[in-house]
Amino acid sequence: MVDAGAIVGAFEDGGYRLTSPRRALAGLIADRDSHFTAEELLVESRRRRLGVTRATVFRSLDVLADLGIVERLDLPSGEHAFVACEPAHHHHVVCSSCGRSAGVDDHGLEAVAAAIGRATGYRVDTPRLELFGQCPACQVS
Amino acid sequence: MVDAGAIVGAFEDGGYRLTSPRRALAGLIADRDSHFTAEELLVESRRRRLGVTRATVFRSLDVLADLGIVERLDLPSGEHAFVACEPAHHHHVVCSSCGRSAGVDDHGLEAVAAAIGRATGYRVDTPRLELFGQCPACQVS
DNA sequence: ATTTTTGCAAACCTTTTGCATGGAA
DNA sequence: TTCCATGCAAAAGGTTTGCAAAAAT
Repeated sequence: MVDAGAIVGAFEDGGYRLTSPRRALAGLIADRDSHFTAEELLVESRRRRLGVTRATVFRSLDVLADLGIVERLDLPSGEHAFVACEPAHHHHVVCSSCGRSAGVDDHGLEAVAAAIGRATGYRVDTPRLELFGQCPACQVS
Repeated sequence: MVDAGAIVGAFEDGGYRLTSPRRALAGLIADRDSHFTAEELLVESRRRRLGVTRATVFRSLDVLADLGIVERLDLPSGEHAFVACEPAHHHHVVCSSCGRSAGVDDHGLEAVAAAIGRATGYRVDTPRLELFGQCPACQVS
């Protein structure tokens, strides 16, 4: 979904140092084709003997979320997870069954947010849409 | 925002027994004019000597979320919170500053969700929109 | 009488923090 | 050489659980 190089590049562009744990995490995240939790990255990092510790996983995810490379998600199950973002897509549809996610284009969402702002008087800061559903593959099975 | 009676009624309609902790919680939730956390309900229940324990707060919020009377929210700060829902409003705008929330009507959201479903192939189950922004009062100050 | 709900307290799990060490720029 | 990032391990939160007692139907 998202290239490891893009993640590494984001660290650099953001003025963060390029360390080997960060490179390792970039690889782990790039390998995911759906959402993932901090714990999953930690387990996978141990399995591959990458030597990234728990604290570093959390600290790095935090940085990447700030940089807009990953987005925090709250699954219907209540779990905290992340998805790697392609910059063009600000919103996601997440499959309730398998967790695979797809970035989605605007499709009128900004307009809806604006209408809601008008109706309620709120100044809407960060329209963030999380849709949950069944992905094509899971609809079949 | 939501009447305590409505919450009590929801317990009954859902086939749950009417206990005094549940009545007490209905009152506490009805008194809130913005989102609230489990911890806040617990503290308030202690302050008023209502004798509702931690486990009961969580268990009841769980039931109420199933019943659709409250909705789980994830604030921008990362906190887990709840809002009481008016059945007509399926979505909320939450103020990032004060936490006050407003229910919002459709405003074309369902249509957008449908368009997204078409574009991605996902069967969208539970369109859930959480918008964050500044409420009118907080925009002034 | 039967079944659900509660209280209590401990267990659990995820996330965060402090501080000394190690590594990037 | 200077600062940032890491590891470690402990602490901190928030949420859940097991079980016996209490309450609702």
